[in-house]
Amino acid sequence: MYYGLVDCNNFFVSCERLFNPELEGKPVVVLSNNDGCAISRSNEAKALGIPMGCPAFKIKDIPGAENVIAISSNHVLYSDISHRIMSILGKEVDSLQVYSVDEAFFKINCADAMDAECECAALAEKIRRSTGIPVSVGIASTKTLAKIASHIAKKRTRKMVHTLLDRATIERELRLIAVDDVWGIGRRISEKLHRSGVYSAYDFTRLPSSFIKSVFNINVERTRLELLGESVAEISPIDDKKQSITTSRSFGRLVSDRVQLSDAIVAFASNCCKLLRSQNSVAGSVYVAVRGDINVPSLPFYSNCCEMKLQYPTCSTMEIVNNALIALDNIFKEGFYYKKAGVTLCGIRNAEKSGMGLFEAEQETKQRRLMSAIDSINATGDVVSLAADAAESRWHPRKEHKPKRSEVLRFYSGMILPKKT
DNA sequence: TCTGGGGTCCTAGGACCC
DNA sequence: TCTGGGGTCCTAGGACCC
Repeated sequence: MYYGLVDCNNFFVSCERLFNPELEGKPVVVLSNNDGCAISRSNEAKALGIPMGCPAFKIKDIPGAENVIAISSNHVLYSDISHRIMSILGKEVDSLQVYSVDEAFFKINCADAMDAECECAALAEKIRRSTGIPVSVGIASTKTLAKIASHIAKKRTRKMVHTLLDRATIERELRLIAVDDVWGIGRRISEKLHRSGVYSAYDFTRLPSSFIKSVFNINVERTRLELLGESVAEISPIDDKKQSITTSRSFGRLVSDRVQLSDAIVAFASNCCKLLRSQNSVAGSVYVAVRGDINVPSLPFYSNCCEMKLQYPTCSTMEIVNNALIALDNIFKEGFYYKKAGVTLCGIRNAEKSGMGLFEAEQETKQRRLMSAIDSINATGDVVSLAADAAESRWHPRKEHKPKRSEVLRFYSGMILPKKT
C-alpha cells in the first residue's frame, strides 16, 4: 500500500486561466484579499523571482516584472473548481483526505510501483481533461515523502507523477532538500535545527529520537519517522465539521469610526453564523479581535481581543452578534486607526448534542428555525459583501484587479463546472 | 497609497479536586 | 506547629499548514 498526494499546480492562477486563455504562457499572479500580496504565481511569475506573499506594490520593482498580470482573488470560484476536482478523486480512489483547497491524500492499493504510477498518471490526466486544471501526483510509502515526491514532480521532472519508493533514491533526495522545506518543519523549528548544524532533510533524519522529543515535540519526531519511511500520519477520516470558524478582513482604508467598525463586526459575525448553521453546529463562545496598521509608524499602534462566553451554545445570529458587539465595546479605543478586524466562533459542537438545559434547548430550537428561514431567504447572497455594499463602508476591501463580471459569467456558463445541488 | 485569510494540533502552567 | 502529591481539565500561546 502506498500514499498518493494530488497537488494542483499554481491553483488560483490555473483557475483564472480557465476563464481567460490569454493568460497562458504569461507571468500572472493572483492577489490576496484587499489586493495585498501575491498568493498564487504562474511558473513564469516564479521564474521572475516573485516570492510567495510578495506585497503587490513591490512586484513592479522586481526587474523584468513590469508586465506581470495581477488579478484580484475570487475564492468562490476556486472553491467551486476545487469541489469538482475532489469529487472526481472521490470516485476514483480509496480513502480520500481533502487536505486543502488544492491538495488531497489518498491510499493506493497496487501490488507494485509501476502499477501505482500508471494509475496515478491516468488520474492526473482525467482531472486535467475534465477540469482544465494541471496537477502533480507524488507516490511514496508515507504522506510526508509523498509531499516531497509531488514537489519533485512539480519543480524538477515537470512530469505529472513522481514515485519515491527506493531507499537509496530517497536518501539521495533527502540530502538535496533543505530541512526548511519538509512538511511540518516551519521557520522556528528550522532556525533551531540550523543552530544544531542540521540543514538538509537527511541531516534531520540522523538526529536521535530522544533529542528531538526533548528539544521539540512528538510531531517533529513523527515527521522524522515519516522521512525514514515509517508511516505514522494516517489518512484522517473525512470530517467536514470545523472546530472553529473565523471571518476576518483587512480594510480597504483605515477605520477610526466606531460605527463603521461595528458594521464590519456585525457582517463578520453574521457570516460566521451562516457557516456555523450550514454544518448544523452551535458555538460556545465568540471572539473578536481588532488591530491597527503596524506598517504606518506615524500612527500609534493598538491591537486587542476579547472573548465572550455565550450563555448557552447557540447558532443564533442575534445572540452571537450581540455578544460580538459587547466584545467590541470592551476593546474599542477612541482615537486609534484600525486596519483589520475579525470574529471567531469557538467551542463548536453538534447542535443535537450540545448539552443544554431543557429551557435553553427550547429557546435554541426556536432560534434555529428562525435562522434557517432567514438562511433560505438569503440563500443566494453573501452577508459580508451585502452589508459592505449597503453601507459603502471604508472597511470594504479593495479589488482593483477584478476581471469584468460579464467575462467570468460568460466563461462560467459554458464551462465544465458542476451545478450546485 | 500599498504586506491575506482560515484552519489544526501540541504544550506548559494554573485551577481544582481528592 | 505542621503546609503533599497526583490526576484531570481548561486555556493561552506557540507552532505548523495551505
